[in-house]
Amino acid sequence: GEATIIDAWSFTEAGDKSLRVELERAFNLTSDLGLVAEVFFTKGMGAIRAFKPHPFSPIRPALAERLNTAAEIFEKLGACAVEGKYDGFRLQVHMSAGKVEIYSRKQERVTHMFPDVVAGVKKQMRAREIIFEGEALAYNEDTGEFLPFQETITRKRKYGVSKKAEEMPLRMFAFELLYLDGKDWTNEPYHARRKKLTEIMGKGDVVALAKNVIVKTPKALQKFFDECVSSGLEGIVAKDLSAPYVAGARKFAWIKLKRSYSEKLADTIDVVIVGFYYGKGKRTEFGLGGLLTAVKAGDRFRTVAKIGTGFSEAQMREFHDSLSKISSKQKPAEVDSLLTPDVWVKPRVVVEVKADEITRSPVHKCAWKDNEGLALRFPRLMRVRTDKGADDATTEKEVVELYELQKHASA
DNA sequence: GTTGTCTGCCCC
DNA sequence: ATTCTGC
DNA sequence: GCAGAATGGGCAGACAAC
Repeated sequence: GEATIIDAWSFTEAGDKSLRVELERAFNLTSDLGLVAEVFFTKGMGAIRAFKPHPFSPIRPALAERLNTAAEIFEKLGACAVEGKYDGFRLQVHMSAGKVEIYSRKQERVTHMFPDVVAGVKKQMRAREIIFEGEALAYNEDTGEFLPFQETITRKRKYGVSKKAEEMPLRMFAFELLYLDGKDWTNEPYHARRKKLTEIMGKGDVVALAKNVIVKTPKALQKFFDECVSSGLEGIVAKDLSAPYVAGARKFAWIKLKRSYSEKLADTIDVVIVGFYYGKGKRTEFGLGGLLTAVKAGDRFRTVAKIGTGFSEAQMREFHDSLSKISSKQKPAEVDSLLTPDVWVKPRVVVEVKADEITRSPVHKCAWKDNEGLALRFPRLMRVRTDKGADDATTEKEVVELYELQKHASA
């Protein structure tokens, strides 16, 4: 990928990879290999070192590492900043000379999808030139409640955007300042970036600052996390107060903690395997790439998720061997499924699965009604329940109850 | 015109 | 998105 | 630790089939 190309450029001048870090930084600040090449080969390393972001070249976003508990995060960062984690689109907003462009996490230009955000930015941000980031999501104006990601994502569209924006306005929660009026803020420490961002935020209905606090004890971190979760957020992102904004990298300067990482708050259910897929690439050699799983409804088994992650290579081999022995030429009569796995399996083997939440599904048959069922979001394998048989699996009714519980949890 | 199936430098 | 693995 | 490669649900859109 880009790394190889950048290494090659480094060799042309230095004879080794020594220039890689600085060249990479320039690339991460503009996402533009051509521009970096032009500057490097015409002006040299001096100009590369002086490189800074500029409006309308998207910066490759910084990403967060993850840990499982507030205590672990505090051990790593000590006193730190903590922000609420909102479940929507990550947007990078650029404004200059009265013009606004918006870029996605993958540096796609998505301005046309967010006319309401564009208007809000123009109205609210007290800056001539700015690059900042935040999370945009749908909210209910009357109750002030956040809408599920499934609602927010309907904004990702080409047609009927303004109608959608009227029906379902977005709110953007800003959390990072990267550039302001000619100055590169990515090298400034977090606390300075946040302070400046706070200063230039004007009043309005569209852009707001992301919930944020500075904690000095693990206990305070835990408390803020609990508050965020009970107010309907996904979790938190903790940030090193003195770290710069590291474009294009997943670093421990940012650490996320989600509701689902905790054993207590995660949705963990026991599902029955009803089929498997052969898999692609490296997984071909194990003979298994994923599982089709179901919950129990009386004497029927209704699909609720495919599982494609969480197993080791050895486990994939074991599944392939053991499941092949109970395979079925056709879909077993007691299984309800719209999906067809490569191999059907008699519903015998129970596995424990973790998920972030339960969503409405167009393809899974669990609790199917009016052309819609229920599915697991981000399903992953935890372990095989050798102690359980198909009769002991989680029931469809229990999944419905979890779904109802989760709907009211964020109220 | 309607319905079904598949895809996406896709969003998470 | 999550997770595992080779480096 | 990091980067890469497997995989998940599900949306709007594109296109084929009817």
